[in-house]
Amino acid sequence: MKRLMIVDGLLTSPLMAELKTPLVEQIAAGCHTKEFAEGDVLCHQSDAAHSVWLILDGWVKLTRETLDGGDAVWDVLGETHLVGLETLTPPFTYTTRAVAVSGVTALVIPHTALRHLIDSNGEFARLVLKFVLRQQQDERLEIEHRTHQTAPQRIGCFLLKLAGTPLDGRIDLHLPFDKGLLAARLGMQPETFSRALAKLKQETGLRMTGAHVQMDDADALRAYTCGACSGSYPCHGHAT
Amino acid sequence: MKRLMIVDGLLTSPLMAELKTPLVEQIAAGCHTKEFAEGDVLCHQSDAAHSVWLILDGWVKLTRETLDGGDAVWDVLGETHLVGLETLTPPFTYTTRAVAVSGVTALVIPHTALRHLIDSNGEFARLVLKFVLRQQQDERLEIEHRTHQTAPQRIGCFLLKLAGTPLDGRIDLHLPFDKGLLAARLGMQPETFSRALAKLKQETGLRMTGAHVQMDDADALRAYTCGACSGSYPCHGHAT
DNA sequence: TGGGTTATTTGACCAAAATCAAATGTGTGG
DNA sequence: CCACACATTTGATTTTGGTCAAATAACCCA
Repeated sequence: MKRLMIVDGLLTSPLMAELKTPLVEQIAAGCHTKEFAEGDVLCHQSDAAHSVWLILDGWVKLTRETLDGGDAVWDVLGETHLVGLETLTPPFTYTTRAVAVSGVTALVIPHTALRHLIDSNGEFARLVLKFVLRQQQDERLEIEHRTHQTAPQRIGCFLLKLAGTPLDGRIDLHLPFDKGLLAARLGMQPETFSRALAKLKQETGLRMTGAHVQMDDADALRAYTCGACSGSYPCHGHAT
Repeated sequence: MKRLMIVDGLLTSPLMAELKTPLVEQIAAGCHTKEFAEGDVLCHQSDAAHSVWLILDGWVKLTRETLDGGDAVWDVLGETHLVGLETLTPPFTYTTRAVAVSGVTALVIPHTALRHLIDSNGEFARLVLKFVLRQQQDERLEIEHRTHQTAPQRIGCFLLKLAGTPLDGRIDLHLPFDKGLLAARLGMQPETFSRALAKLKQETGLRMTGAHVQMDDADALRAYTCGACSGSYPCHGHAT
């Protein structure tokens, strides 16, 4: 039964969901779940990789230390996301430090298992490639956003991604981690975040009390947010 | 002989250089070189892929159209770089428009050839994966740079990358394309670029007349530029 | 060579975001 | 319930980069 739960866990990852069942079971055989408390460190920047994690619950921040002792936040990942995929290529070390920012349940996937699988199974390598290429597109779009979007727009963009694609135009959600971290994730100061949020409310009719976000017309948010995006997409794939 | 030249061309790509000789020859069999004049379009954003290009000479800009009719420049690639790798994954369309910004010689690699190779040859898929994972790290660092580096620092960072790792501390090079495009590539306005450059000169002793850049002490530039970077790297791999 | 078209620079000004400082909330452990 | 630590907001100010406009420099084509 435990084995079955692990298989189910694995399948929450879009990458793993593409694998054939026997392969998933093979990977599951080497995995175990692990709980992390807020503040626990999953891995340190530059360390040799021993695991890759699939987040089943909670949030993990990826940071790199800056010269002045601060942290640059590269990402904050939630459930269904993988931590440490970059270690599948030389030098097989973690690029960032990963720290739980809430209680976290994660599936620990042995690094060696993935390495071996990639080396021995072309189909797996192919699927990882497909997965990484897709991620790469999102990241390139994010580079563009960092320079072409204003702070309020970046916040709106984040909220749209978080909300997924609501069937009706309504959004009702809770911020999954604190505003300071979100500000860092979006590349701005907390003060700027606060003010940008005020502007976003005023411009789009979004409401927020504490961590509770409500919006009657998601399209208004999309229109405001994607106004600066480069064509084609509704940003990231925020469908209309 | 022509075949031989094409093989040599292919081998200039770090990705292709990792392949076994027969594989390179197999790819070469489907390739041909093509010349583009400045302004020629290699591919259009959203078009179904037919080719991937390896730049043998000249420079190609990758852009996406913005709503206001402008262009967001995603990258400007020179020799040894591949254009269109993103098309190896669904939806198999170009993410950007690619336009020659100088005379360009490129090796045209049929898209189908690469697709088939990935599907049929696990080792090739593995090497592409390795290649893309490495690129991904650079791009994540670039996201950080867009928010943590100032305009003069971004220019310095670009120059360091362009200079490679000079054995002595000297840099002497020519900008390979115009300043307006470089400004766009670095995510700033041409006016800002011009002023930022003036500041960079003043701060680091760099000299520039027209497109000619000279610097006696590359370390001074590194110190100034990477001052804001997140630890570990000398930025990108600007070795000391 | 001379006009016409682009680059690039410079100046004046504006807007966005960072910084510094202080006030207001919020939550937790006595 | 209070005191302390920390998160968030607000205000005042500075810095950085963007915008508009104009001058200057380069470049190209008769």
